[in-house]
Amino acid sequence: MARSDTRFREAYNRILDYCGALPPGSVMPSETGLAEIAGVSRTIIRRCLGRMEETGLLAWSGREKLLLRAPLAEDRIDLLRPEGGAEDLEQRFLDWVLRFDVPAGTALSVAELSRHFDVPQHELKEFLAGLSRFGLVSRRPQGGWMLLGFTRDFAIELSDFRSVLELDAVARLAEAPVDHPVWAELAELRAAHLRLRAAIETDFHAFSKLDERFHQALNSVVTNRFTAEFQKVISLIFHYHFMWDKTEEKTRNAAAIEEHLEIIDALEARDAPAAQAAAGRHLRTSKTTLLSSLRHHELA
Amino acid sequence: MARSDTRFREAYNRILDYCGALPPGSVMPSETGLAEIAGVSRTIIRRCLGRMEETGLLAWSGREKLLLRAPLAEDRIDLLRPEGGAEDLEQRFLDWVLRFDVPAGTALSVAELSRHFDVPQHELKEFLAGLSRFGLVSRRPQGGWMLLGFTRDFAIELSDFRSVLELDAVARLAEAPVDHPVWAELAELRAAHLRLRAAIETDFHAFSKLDERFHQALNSVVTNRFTAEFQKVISLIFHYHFMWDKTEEKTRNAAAIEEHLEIIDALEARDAPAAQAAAGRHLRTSKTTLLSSLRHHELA
DNA sequence: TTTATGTATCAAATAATAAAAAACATCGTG
DNA sequence: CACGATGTTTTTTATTATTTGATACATAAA
Repeated sequence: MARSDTRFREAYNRILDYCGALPPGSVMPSETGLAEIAGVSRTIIRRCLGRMEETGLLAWSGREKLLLRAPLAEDRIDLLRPEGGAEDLEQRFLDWVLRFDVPAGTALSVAELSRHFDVPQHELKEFLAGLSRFGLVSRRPQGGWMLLGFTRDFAIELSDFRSVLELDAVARLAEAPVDHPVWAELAELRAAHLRLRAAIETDFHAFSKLDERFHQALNSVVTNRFTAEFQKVISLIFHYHFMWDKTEEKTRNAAAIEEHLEIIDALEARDAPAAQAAAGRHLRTSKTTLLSSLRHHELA
Repeated sequence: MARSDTRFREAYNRILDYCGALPPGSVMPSETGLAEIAGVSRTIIRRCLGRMEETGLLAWSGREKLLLRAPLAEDRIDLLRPEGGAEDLEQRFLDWVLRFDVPAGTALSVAELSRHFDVPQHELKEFLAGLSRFGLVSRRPQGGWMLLGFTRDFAIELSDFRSVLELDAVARLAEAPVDHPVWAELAELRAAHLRLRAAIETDFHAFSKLDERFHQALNSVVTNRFTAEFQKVISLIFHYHFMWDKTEEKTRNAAAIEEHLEIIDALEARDAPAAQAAAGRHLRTSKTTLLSSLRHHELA
């Protein structure tokens, strides 16, 4: 009927672990000290000590805290929820949207999503509030939320925004110092691209992963929290769409490999204008591909 | 003990308004029709009709709905909360952070903020969740939230991000069609800058508003939801800092006017490279100013 | 057969509440 | 008597429960 005591349970086990490393009969640290060890407040520590006393693990009176015996496995409390996958909610949500092609304008029910993703409602609300900053969802006048993307406009704006960010990344990369780890990664990427080009007839499916790695490498020179936040969303959306769009996949991937190689060539030659031009061409191709994959979806 | 019935109250008054325009004795539209008129669900409409019947405004039985008399001012229900200013929470929150120079790492208490801004707690939680996407706040391990910005790193990254966006805007502007409204706005802005330059000795305070207008004009050619979302935050932060940093204000503003004029000159000449260069210079100045204003704050 | 109303179900907003954190007061000991 | 520890109280947070509102379904009138 109120908040869960997960925090207490976890702390209790952590304190038991700590006691396990202590010889029986030793005096325990102060409440404040234990609080620091377990990373929780004194309130929780006192509850832990209380329970340890009940269990006969501890003789406790005032500031006399004597550990009576080493804690056993049975002494631990088990955590109710086996660590809900509330972590990668973003990944799972976008996956759901793209995989099932949830149309723009769909009403999103927090209750339903909460059940589907096995995440408490209030966490979902916070998550949606965050997404609304990216223009992916918005509040409905009659309450609740609705999905805004994935319209054609959204795809265009996303592509444009991506271009802006990535062209900047390329510009910076061209001026990165020689000892920057990105150069080693680029060399490896070149080799990987050449290998895939040779085996394109059979392995063209492998390109998607390579593409993601390539773009991640380009952006690795930009250490900017705003850019980073967007890249997560951008890369997810682009890659899911490319994965699902099977039209001309082999030709498309072969062409993209050439474009990537052109970018790598220009970068390694430290020819910034050429790199910009090559990256611009590649980003325009990507945009076209994204838009056409949307069109196919709409027709289906 | 649960959600408020504000929605009902507002709808009831709206329905009364609608009835006021109707001659007494007339039959009222269907429930669904009324629902559409009031922008609300049938559930609420039925509650409204029920109340109107009790008040003697309406004879209601099945689908016979006869308006008995014209509604009076006394018939209206008054809304409890006199329209809380929950709208521009973003503005007010950033204002508070910058005005009181809330240091990075400060714990933000939802309860306290809720009282201070007179906004329900859950709205604040959603708001903070949104801000966390911008890296301005984050969750604390022991629960609750903390303010991350305004560190030096944050300022640098924000400035860089702003530069990327705005240089792109300038590039697009240089290629905007002649009939785009931005050209008229730029002409006006040039005149305003010249006027202010002539009166700089006395009116230098007026620059802040002009600066905001200028940057808004530049970005007006980019219609992109992602850019737009950021511009709100960016412009707020920059302008508050400039407003509070009084060191060398006159000299600073005079220099900025020249930089603005250079940009306008290049744009009107459709000289894209020159515009880029001028904008780059100006953005670098802005960044320096922002950073030095932080330093002054830190010393104080 | 269509359109309106009656009814039931489900979701959203928000107050209420247990758990946890933080603040405060008091005590014990070197 | 000062410092650090514990005892106690106050606040705050996470989470549930409850009421209002939205929506889907069933039924009846035109």
